[in-house]
Amino acid sequence: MLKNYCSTKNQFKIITGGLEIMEYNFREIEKRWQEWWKANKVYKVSNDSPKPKYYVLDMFPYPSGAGLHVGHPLGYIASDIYARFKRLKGFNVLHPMGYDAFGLPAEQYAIEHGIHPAVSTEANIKNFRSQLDKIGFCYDWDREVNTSKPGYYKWTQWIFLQLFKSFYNRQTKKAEPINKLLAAFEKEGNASHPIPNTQYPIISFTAEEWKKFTEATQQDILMQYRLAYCGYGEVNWCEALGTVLANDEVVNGVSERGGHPVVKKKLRQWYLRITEYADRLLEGLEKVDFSESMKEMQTNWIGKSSGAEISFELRASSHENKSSQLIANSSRLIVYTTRPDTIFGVDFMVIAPEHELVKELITDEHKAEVEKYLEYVNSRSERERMAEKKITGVFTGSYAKNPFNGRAIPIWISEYVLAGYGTGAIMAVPCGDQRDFLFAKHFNIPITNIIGSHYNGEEANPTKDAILENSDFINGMLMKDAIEVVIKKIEEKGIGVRKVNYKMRDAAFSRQRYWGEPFPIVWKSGTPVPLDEKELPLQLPHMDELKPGPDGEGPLANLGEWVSPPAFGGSRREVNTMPGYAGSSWYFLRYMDPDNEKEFCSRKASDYWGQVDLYIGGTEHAVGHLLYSRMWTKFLFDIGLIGYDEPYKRLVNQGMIQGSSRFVYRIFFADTLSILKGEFNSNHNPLFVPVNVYQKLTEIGVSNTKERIEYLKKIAPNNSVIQAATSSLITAKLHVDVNIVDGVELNIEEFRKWRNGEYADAEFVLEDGKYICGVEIEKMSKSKFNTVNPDDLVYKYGADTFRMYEMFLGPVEMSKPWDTKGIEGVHRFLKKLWRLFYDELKGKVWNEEKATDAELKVLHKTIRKVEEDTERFSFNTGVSAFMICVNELTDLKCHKKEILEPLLILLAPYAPHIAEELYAELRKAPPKKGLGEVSILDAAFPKFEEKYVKETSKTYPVAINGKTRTELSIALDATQQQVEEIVLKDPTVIKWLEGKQPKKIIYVKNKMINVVV
RNA sequence: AAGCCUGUAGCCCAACGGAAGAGGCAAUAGUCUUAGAAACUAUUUAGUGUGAGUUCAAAUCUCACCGGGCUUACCA
Repeated sequence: MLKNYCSTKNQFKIITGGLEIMEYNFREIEKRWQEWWKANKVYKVSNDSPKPKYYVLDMFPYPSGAGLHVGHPLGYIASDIYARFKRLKGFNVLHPMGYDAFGLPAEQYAIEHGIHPAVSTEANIKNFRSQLDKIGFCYDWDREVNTSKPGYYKWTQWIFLQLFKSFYNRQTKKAEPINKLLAAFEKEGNASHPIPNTQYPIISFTAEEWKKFTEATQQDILMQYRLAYCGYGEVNWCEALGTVLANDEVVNGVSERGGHPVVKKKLRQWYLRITEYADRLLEGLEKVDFSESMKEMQTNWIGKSSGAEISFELRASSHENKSSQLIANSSRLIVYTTRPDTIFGVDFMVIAPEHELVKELITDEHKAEVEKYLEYVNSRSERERMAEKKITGVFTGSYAKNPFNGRAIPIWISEYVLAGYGTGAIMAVPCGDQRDFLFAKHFNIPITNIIGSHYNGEEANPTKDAILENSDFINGMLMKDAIEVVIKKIEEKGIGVRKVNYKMRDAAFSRQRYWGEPFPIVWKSGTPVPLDEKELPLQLPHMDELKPGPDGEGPLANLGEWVSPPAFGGSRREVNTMPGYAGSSWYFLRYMDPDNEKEFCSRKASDYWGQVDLYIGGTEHAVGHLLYSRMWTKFLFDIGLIGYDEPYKRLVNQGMIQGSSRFVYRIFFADTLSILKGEFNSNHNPLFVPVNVYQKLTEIGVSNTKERIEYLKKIAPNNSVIQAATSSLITAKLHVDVNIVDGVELNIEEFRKWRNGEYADAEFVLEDGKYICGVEIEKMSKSKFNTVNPDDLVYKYGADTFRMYEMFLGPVEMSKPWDTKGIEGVHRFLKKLWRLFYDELKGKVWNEEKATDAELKVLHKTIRKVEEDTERFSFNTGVSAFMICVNELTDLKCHKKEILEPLLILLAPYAPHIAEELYAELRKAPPKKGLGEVSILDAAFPKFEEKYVKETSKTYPVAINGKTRTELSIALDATQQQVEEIVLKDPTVIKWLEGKQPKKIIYVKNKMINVVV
């Protein structure tokens, strides 16, 4: 006996004898088809196909313990629809899914829950997978990747080694083997390959010098060139997480994950020399189809600027003749500026507190003051510096000499100049730069005006369009033009060079953590030696306890045996692990050839699948993941392992689904102090007022306690607690679980049970017997009790309804709030569709009659609309096109297979289960009997035919001077002249013309007619 | 503070130079039901945030302002 599957009660009629279910029983249908798809491996994709290829990729998830909420699958559904659509259109579609399982959050989660990351990750993946499966995605799970599996990270380690063994040849603008560099050094020193690290003590060397260097020095120099290198640097150190973080993992001076404080610290770290790729990462943006905002974010992150580095002589006094001795002959102050044209407006210099010349520049009389200032700066965390912007600084006592007019320029120290950017020193031009201006005003430094009336003395003006004044040899020149002139002059005089600068830093590539790829590196007397590639993967050893190692090292340092086995003779393994973005930088390639044990991905596979045609994911990866994976792709291209240097041809960012939070408003009759102290002991049950009462109370104002209480007494005459109230009143706004609110009406019974009965004794002030909650749109989050679980919705309405409703909410790229209420409408649509095939009482109603013109017109209108909308990612309007179609077919009482079958194929990408079911029924081949060849997945997408929708005439709106006055039915192929004749004969038009001659008659075919008088 | 996106019936959204409404939710009425729910049928609702401009014609293009979102925030 069949049970009632549907939550909406007695729905099913059972035809006795055939045991045929006449109502839309989505739960049974979806389960059956999902099993059938799985058993028949219908989503398995071959690398060998005569069809054209298409690659649709989702950003693979980090499997968090919290599970999915309705916001997560949005992008997956969109890509799934598109992948299915492309398959119907005859493409061999690669649409895989996997897990970004390594990384800090996984480890943090594991530690907090006392479970080993391998175990918790495994469990989270399992949960994740079961949630995904319910939605009916067409992933080829045989290609699943998991970044934490040795079979996968073997190749992450392998690519790292290739990076380690390569350098960026600036002449050929691509990565090349480090051996080539070595050969060049032996032949000609580093004349053709300047050291990328300009801070390095050795700048240039000849072949002879190179040969005389010790092995260690040679290795150290090579390290300055490697694309994956180890060096000391200022890193973002997060004490709470016990690790360094990449720049994009630090937000506002705290860690992106967890919000822990981050400080700058000098540590030995691995880096990726991504800065060498800065220009190509910028240029590549022109060849890809990303949104403008995405390109802009990446461009800003790379932060390319051009200008000059100018070197200034230093003096310990402002007087040219007297004590004009150079501070130290070799020391010069080098500043970076994008505006060399303002060189005569430089009124002071500012260097960062961390600048290496600070000690040299302090004169005796300023020593005490400077030291006090440095101490103050040190006491301030990164966070404080960012949060409160105070103008602070101190004069060093020293001066720089303007190379053009010899003017002595005082050198200051201030924290507004960052050590990490440019040279850590600036030339300050207060008339042109607002920060410099404020600094000058604050410390009473006289301001030189070089831009005449463009400067008003009130604020700086950063214009480039002023005519220069007080500027020696560039007087009278337009600023824009002077930039080039000054750079040339500087280079001529040998006091500076043209310079391009980037905000982007080399990417910190090591983490003092356990849950990541171990580095295939062994340290032998201070030199890192790569493991033989045959030894890969270097497996991550098991650890029971994940405590940080000594000296800020990661947990692996605690494993003595592993770090330095006896056979190593004192050498130690690298104990850092790679960051989360290592594995995700190349995963799109592994899907193409997931089981390859000899290569990360065969050239044959990567040539066949090529670039990802469509990549879908959130904006949050704009600068992290996307830049790193673009760099890795360029690198793999450079060394000839793949045939393209951009991974993603087209990128679509799905918008965020926001939560719609619900609030209840509690009131207390007590004073704030006693509540804060915890002394308050309610002598009555928790009391709640509805949203408009709360709003009214807010309107009255917190201070008007008397009025507020009087108001309450008036609206709740029967509430004894309120009537007895005398003391002060406090209101509290509390999030309430959206799942126990129907629209805005609180389900009081559920509320009393909520949170283990915390509000079991709650009392309410009701309006018409209802408690109305407040509503606010916020980020969807567990802590706000506004998350909605897809599992519940799939259970209640089915996967097809859920998929379509997610799409129906609005454009994929837009952020929008979730509102479960509307899902009923989509569900009704599917039921209505079902009724085109089956009648509740009569059973099968579809037939094989010949379709009428009107029916064919409805079908072909829909084909055109759905095809267009799907192609341009307008899924919301696509869903609505289906609704219109079904409404119209219902009105026409059309139950014809000739119409319904193509309609099902159109619908299959959106609602695959119901489409399969009905398609199988039309084909008389129920899947229960295992007739796999009738699957709708490989049906041919219906062909739109113009002839069915073609009209011969149209009723045109006729406007006089833009205002519609009448309508005229005119043949579609009418010429301008014919139209003019018809229009001018029309009585309404004649009336409105009032005898005047029309100036012009505008006739837009198939649109409208406008008569201009 | 800047850049990008966005603002259409009570709500979510269509229309993207050519008659503002396709669709859904909600609301109201009816059919069916012992009743409720569900289902079905029908009906109602805006002149496009504000102000200017371009055009024969503007929700659509331009500019300014106001509100919402996202991103980056001392980058010399």
